[in-house]
Amino acid sequence: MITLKELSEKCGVSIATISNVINGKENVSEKTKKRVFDAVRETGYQPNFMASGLRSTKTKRIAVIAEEISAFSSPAIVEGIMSACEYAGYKPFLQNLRMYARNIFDNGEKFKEVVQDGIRLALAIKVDGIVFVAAHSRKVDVFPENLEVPGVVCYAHSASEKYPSVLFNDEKAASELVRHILSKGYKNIGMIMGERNSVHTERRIAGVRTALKEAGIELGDDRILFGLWRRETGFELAPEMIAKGVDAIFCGNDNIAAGVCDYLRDQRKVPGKDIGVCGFDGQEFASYMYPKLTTTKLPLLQIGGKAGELIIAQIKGESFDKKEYSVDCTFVEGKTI
Amino acid sequence: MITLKELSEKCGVSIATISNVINGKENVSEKTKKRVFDAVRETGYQPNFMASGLRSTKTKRIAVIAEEISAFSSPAIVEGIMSACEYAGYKPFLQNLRMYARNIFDNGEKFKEVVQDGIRLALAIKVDGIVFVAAHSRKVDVFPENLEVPGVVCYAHSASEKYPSVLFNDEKAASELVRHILSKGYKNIGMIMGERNSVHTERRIAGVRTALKEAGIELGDDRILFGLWRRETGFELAPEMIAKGVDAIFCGNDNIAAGVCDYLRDQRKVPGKDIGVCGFDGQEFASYMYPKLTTTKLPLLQIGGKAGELIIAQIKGESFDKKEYSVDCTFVEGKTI
DNA sequence: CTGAAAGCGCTTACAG
DNA sequence: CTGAAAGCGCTTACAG
Repeated sequence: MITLKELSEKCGVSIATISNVINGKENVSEKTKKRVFDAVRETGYQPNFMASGLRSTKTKRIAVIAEEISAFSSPAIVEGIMSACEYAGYKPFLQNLRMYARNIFDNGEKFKEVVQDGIRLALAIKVDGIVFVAAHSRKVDVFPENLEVPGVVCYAHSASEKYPSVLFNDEKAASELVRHILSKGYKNIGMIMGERNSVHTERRIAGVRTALKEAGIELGDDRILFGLWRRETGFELAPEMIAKGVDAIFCGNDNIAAGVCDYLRDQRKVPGKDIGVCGFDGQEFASYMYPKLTTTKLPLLQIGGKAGELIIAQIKGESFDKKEYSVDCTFVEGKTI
Repeated sequence: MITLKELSEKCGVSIATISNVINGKENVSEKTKKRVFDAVRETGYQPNFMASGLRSTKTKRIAVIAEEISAFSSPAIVEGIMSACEYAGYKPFLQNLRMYARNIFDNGEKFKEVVQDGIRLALAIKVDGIVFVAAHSRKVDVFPENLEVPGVVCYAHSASEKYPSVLFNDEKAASELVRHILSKGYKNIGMIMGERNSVHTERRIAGVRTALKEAGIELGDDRILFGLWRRETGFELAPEMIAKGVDAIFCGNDNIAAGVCDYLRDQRKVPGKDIGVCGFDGQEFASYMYPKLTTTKLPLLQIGGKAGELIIAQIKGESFDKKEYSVDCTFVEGKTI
């Protein structure tokens, strides 16, 4: 790689002036400018990033740290962030913490260590800001209080006041789904959810109850079953729920809904005819199910986009006005309810 | 951030020696080592990456440049690469070229420019090697002949002899599928493929023909229909194919197969009963279809893993023995054929 | 408008 | 075994 010094010899302009030209400083004659640009073009000169990074501060680079890029929600969020960054002239770099593969979600110590390493590395390549993308919602404490650049948390609640979070509105989406269910004439609703002590579980149940209450219906605790956020949970808990005499099952996510449909099929029953089923998340596969699953689509692109805007605004010195930003989901009408 | 100099003052050891200790050089007394490590721990000293990068060459960092992280194949390939890198003690950084969002797949000039930018940036943050992850197979010319670090191409054919490619074996997988189809008693096979001038199309047809020939069956050109790699293509071309009197449809990918199933359902026919259908790719949604789709699963993790091994071997000075590495797909038995 | 010089925080021979 | 010194390729006051 050719250096400033060589370029200087080539075009007979001092390295200081060349540096000024390249960095768009004022007070350089058109003539020298031209000489420099010609030489740059001719030689294909590229500034050494390490050297300039050692001296200057802002790099127009943003780090995106994803807990797990294989999580269904992550690619779209990342895409949203990157799109916003690029629009603003920032270059995003992605790190994948690979929490699933390393199996460290539930390990507090290791988790902290891995996250810290990621942040350290991001700081090492000199970024102007860091966006953290969680793989599932919960309260996360990822950024140290004295982080030297702005930080934003996506898809989880930031533990610290210093770093805002961007999430979606579980409660509202759940209410909307229930209103649709009721409008179809279903009256006797049960829920099959993922883990009990999850923010999502809690909020979605609250949303369901709100909408039911509007219609004068009370949802008893016995009408809510808990398992994992998986297809198998739907399959395994469906018989128990059906035995309660429900006519529609609100599932905690699309995977659980698919499991419920699996069970219904095994029983020679058709989802949406014999019993109503809805999911949550709006994953790609939901539209490939037969019948097509009724669900609600997470605003992943928008979450990423908002996070990108937030980080850039902060880099530019603006402050954020809310601690948590919440984006709405979109109802997806299928044939299962 | 605390610097070497401050650390030096703190523990009374010269910066040169501290540097040696931190970088694990021999010939340092245990006593000084301890003093240095204690001071490092106490102060939380972190070497300035820019400064060290400016001086040394190897960084144990690898760039992964993905054409499009939203492509269904990319996350798993990237995961495979990262896993291999981490195993070997290398830290991967991911760039997303966002070809879809920017709509530059078919734009030769812009494509080249964007790829070049990506490589430049990777070189700028000083990586020891670059892995390129294509979003779909074709011949790609991404690395310049004089790239200063090793390069590997995933999921596409590298145009240059200098950079090996890692792909999967379309032909073999297609033959395997056809042997399964024949074993189920189907005799009259038709194909609905994606774009005609695609490497995948060509190879899969070749694989189908090979297996059919083994059974003494000739596949006429009129039994192959072309469209796009999309669900709509399956839906739109299914009637034409069925009119030819086939009893099984080999689809170019899972999306097309889903479209064919959509059509059959509309006609009150059941895939796997009234007519056989198989896909290709083994996407997640295939297992959510009803009936479950028979297909073949792309070895994405393995492709990434192999690419990771290849890049690391080259960094360590070893050379590769093949220009193209091909990994086998895995047959996925469903209920549609 | 232009350039000589200091300095960013490290690593790397090299002298002792 | 330890440290003084040069130098990596830039940027940034500052003098002219």
